[in-house]
Amino acid sequence: MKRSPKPVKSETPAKIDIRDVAARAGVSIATVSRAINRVPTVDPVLAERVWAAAAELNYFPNTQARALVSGKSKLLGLIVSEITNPFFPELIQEFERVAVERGYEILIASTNYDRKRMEQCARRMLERKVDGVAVMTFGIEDFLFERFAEDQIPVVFIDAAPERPMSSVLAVDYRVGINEGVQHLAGLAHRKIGFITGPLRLRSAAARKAAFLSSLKSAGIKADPTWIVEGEHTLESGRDAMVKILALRERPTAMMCSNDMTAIGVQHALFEAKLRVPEDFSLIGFDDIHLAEYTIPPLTTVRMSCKDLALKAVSALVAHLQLKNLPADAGEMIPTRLIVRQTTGAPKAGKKAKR
Amino acid sequence: MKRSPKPVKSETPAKIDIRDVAARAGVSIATVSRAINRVPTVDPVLAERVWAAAAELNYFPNTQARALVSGKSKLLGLIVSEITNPFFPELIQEFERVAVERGYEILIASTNYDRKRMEQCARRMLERKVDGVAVMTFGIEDFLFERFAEDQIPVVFIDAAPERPMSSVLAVDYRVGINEGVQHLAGLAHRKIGFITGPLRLRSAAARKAAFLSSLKSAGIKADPTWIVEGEHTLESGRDAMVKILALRERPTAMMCSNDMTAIGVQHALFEAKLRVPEDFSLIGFDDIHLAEYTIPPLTTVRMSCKDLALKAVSALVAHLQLKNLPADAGEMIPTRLIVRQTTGAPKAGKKAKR
DNA sequence: GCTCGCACTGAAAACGTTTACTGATATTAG
DNA sequence: CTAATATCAGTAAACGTTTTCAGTGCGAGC
Repeated sequence: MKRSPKPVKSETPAKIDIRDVAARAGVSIATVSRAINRVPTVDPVLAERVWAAAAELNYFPNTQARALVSGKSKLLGLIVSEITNPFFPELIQEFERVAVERGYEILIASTNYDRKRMEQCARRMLERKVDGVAVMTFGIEDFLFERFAEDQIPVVFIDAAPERPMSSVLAVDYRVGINEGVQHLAGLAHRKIGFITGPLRLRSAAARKAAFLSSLKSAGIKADPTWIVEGEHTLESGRDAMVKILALRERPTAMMCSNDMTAIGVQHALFEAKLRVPEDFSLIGFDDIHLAEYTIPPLTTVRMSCKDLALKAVSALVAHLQLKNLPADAGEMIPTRLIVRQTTGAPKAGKKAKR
Repeated sequence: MKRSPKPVKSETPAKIDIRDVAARAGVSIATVSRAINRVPTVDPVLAERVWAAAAELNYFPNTQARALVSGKSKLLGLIVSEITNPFFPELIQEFERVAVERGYEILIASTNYDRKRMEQCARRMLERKVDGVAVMTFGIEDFLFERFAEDQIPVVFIDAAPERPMSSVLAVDYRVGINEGVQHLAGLAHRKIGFITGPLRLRSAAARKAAFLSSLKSAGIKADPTWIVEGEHTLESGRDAMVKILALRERPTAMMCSNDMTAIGVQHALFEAKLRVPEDFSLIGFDDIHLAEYTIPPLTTVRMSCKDLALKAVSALVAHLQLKNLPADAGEMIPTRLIVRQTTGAPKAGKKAKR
């Protein structure tokens, strides 16, 4: 039953494992394991020998074997909507940075707004045995949910709490940022303000729209439903929505968008229609992706800090992992705020009078 | 020594494993394994029972255990420079799509142009035991290289062959696209053309610069070294490089850039300097990211198809995995070509005369 | 009717770690 | 000087699969 020290001197180069290191350092594999994991009880002299041996052999522990026995994969899953929307790479980058800092690696999956893909993503997380998952897209299927709960895998929803909330939820306070946007526009004397939403099955998109509507109301401005159109958070959908709006008999003088990509699409439509921004038309985005500073002209937008989001998400996950059975909700709100750049100005309509 | 059918009825919800499924289906775990993996020799009746049991229990196989014994992780690594540069998400998305199609999942890592991070990335790939790696950034450290080779892990270099080439290399033919760009500019009567490179330790960036230089020469245009500055493939570096160039006593009338993000940075600098594009200045990017169509005005750029890149990379990897000991190099070239949009036009200098 | 082969299932080894436990040695207290 | 204890190394079990191998039962051929 005893395993031979090494299966056999096969001709294939033979991957290096813990037993090779043990042999070279002249200790048992248990000691190698402890030394590698920096368990303090191991004799410094032996530890040194082990490290040296490991270095000489270019040894890397097999995380699969490690995960299998320890029950911890040291992997954090991150499910996002769409990786080609620049907001997400920014989030991912920060998420990874923080995760690595805390000793975790990340596994990325994107749903592309597709229900089927969402299932696959969740399944993948389960199969790869992530220690925790952050979700920033629409809700997870119910049955998968149960499975996450059964396996005691913490899930944090960034800005997209599902029907039946379980682990923690990172709520974003759209109200203040979007309200600032509306106020800013109102202060510039805009009365005709439109909005391009994101895909409304996204909870976050619906919430942004709601925030817009309520801000409008509190500014005493009447919402015109023909100026509110559903987009998909993409360049195309922003442009298309805007050409539709520009074709209307009565046009708005300003638009707000559910995200920056949409706004850039709108900017493009405006450019094609030979409308100048902000002289002829005002525009406000949402997210404040890095690119927003570089559009022409630079985009006025509502900032939602992805650094905050990432940091809080990882922290919540790690907290759950370390202290089992935390309260389900941190309850904190991620703030948003308006960043004024150059796509907003007073409408010409003021000069031109009503008609 | 015999493992009890189930460790003990513990109070924690107990993750579901293959033994649970076996018990419920009334078969052995071997049969479950075979049924799940659709081995044809298993009795259809039993297979059906197993599938039903698995579904009822929401069973997912543990990929770690599976990988450990089978020696195949079904993971493909992808190491890129920087995830926040939109070119890479586009590549990643396509890479993932194709990989999933072929039965693989992907593990993403980004180096952020940092040598240390590069090492970490490679280490991570080794630790997680990917079956193959695609690399699109600068060269891998030598010692890691050896390790990949030792473990017989195929590596494909996208557009960034290292000093000591090993597995396959996907070469990009910069020549034709960049040459088309220069010709286009020359045809518009530009004689003063600058270039903003990427970080030159990136082989691909160096190659693009070389292609530019040789295209210039074959167009009979003298290169002015003060108009060639090293950037970092980022918005900032593009803008900064351009303001530097605009401060020169003698300015070029057109610029080409090593990637689109740089070009967008340049566009911004031009905007701030109140120079109109293309009336006052012409501009050509590289990559043809999706966004390029949406800049204002839309960016003329050299297209390098990330779909091609992704497809070829995955194919090469999978081929290596299936047919051991393939020739080291597919030898194919990824083509590039100019996409003319609206950032290029005739220079005013022609009208204004020499001075 | 017996043997042979075929088709299929189940038992158990193996994958590369971690970790509980055992045991050896050194150290200290009495 | 002996006994108790602390310190740390090693042995072996365990993690959840896949896969080899042995075995069972059945049909067919003689």
